[in-house]
Amino acid sequence: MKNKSFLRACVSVMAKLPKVNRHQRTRADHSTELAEDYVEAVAELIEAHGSCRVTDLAEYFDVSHVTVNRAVARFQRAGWVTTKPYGPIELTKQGTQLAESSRRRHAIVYQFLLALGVDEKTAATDAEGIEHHVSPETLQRMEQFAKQANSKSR
Amino acid sequence: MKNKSFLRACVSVMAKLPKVNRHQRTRADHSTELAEDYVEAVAELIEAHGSCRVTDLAEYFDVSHVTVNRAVARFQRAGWVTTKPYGPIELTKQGTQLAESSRRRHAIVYQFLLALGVDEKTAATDAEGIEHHVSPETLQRMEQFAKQANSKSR
DNA sequence: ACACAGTTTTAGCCGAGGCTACACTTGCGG
DNA sequence: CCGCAAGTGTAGCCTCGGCTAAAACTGTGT
Ligand SMILES: [Mn+2]
Ligand SMILES: [Mn+2]
Ligand SMILES: [Mn+2]
Ligand SMILES: [Mn+2]
Repeated sequence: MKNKSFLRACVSVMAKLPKVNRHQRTRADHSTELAEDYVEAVAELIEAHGSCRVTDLAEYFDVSHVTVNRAVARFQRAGWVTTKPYGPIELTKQGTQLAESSRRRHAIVYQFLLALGVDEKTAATDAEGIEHHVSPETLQRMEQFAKQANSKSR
Repeated sequence: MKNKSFLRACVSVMAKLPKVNRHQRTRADHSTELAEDYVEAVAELIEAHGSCRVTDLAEYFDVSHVTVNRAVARFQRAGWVTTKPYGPIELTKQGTQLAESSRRRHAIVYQFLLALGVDEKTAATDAEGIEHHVSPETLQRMEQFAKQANSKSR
C-alpha cells in the first residue's frame, strides 16, 4: 500500500511542524496583501503613464472601478495613498516605501522561481500569491539562491 | 544613487512579467485556502485524538468556536465534511482527497524551505501561507530540489 | 456654450470570515 | 436522576472585497 506509507510520512512531517500561531501570521499577511498589490500597481502605472487613475487600476486587477474606488478610500485612510475627488491617485511617503519593498520582494520571488526552473508564466502567477507570505529570512535565502543560479549560468 | 538603480532594476524585471490574469488566480487561491486548511486540520485531529470537534478546531486555528461552526457549515454545503447536530466532524470522500493532496503539498513546501536553509519555525510559518499559491509545476520543482538536498546531506 | 462621452462617486446588494452575548444540549459526578 | 460544566448552536454585529445600477462630475469637440 503506497498510499498508507505516504500518509504516515505526511503525518510525521507535519507533527514535527512548530504550530505556534502560524495561522495568525497567515491571516495577518492577508490583511495587508491587497494593499501591497495596490501600491505596487500605483507605482508601476505612474511610471508607465505618468499618472494612475481609478480605471487604470480596475483594468490592471480586472475588477470593477467601484471596487477600486472603495479600496483606494481604505488605503487613503490607512495613509498609503492620497486622492482628491475626481483626481489621480498618488503615493504617500509611506506608500512609496511599501511599494518599493513590495516590488523588491515580488521581483526576488519571481526570479527565484525562474532560477528553480519554473516557466515564466507559471512563475509570474505563483509569485503574485507567494510574495505576501515570504518572511525576510526566507526572502534572503531565495535571493541568495537566485543570484547563485544566475552567476552559474553566465 | 544606489536606490535609483535598484528601482530601475525592479521596473525592468516586473515589466517583463507576464501579467495575464495572475490576480484572478491569486483570488481563486484564496477562496479555497481556508477549506484546505480545515480539511488538513480535521484529518490531523482525527488521527491524533480519534475525533474532531468544533472546539478542537477553534483551538487549532485560534479563532472562536462560532467562526468554526459557520465555516464547518459552509464546508458541509460544499461537500467536504459531514456533521450531525452536536456531533463530531468527519471528512467526506472528497474531503479526504482534498486533505491528502493539501497535506502532501504543505509537507513538500515545508521541506523545501528547510532544504533552502530556512529555520524550522520560520519555514513552518511561511509554508502555511505559501502552500496555497504553489502550482503543480512549482511544487514538482520544489520536491525535486528538496530530494536532491536531502540525498546530498546524507 | 453646451452636449455628450468618459470617469468617478454613491447607493445598495452579496458572501466570507472575524467577533460577543446568549440559548440550548449533552454527558457526567454526586 | 439531577444539576452543572463543557460543548454546541443562534442572533446579531463588524470589516473586507466583490458586484450592478444610477447619479454626479469633467473635459473635449463642435
Ligand atoms: Mn506584487
Ligand atoms: Mn501579489
Ligand atoms: Mn496547510
Ligand atoms: Mn495554510
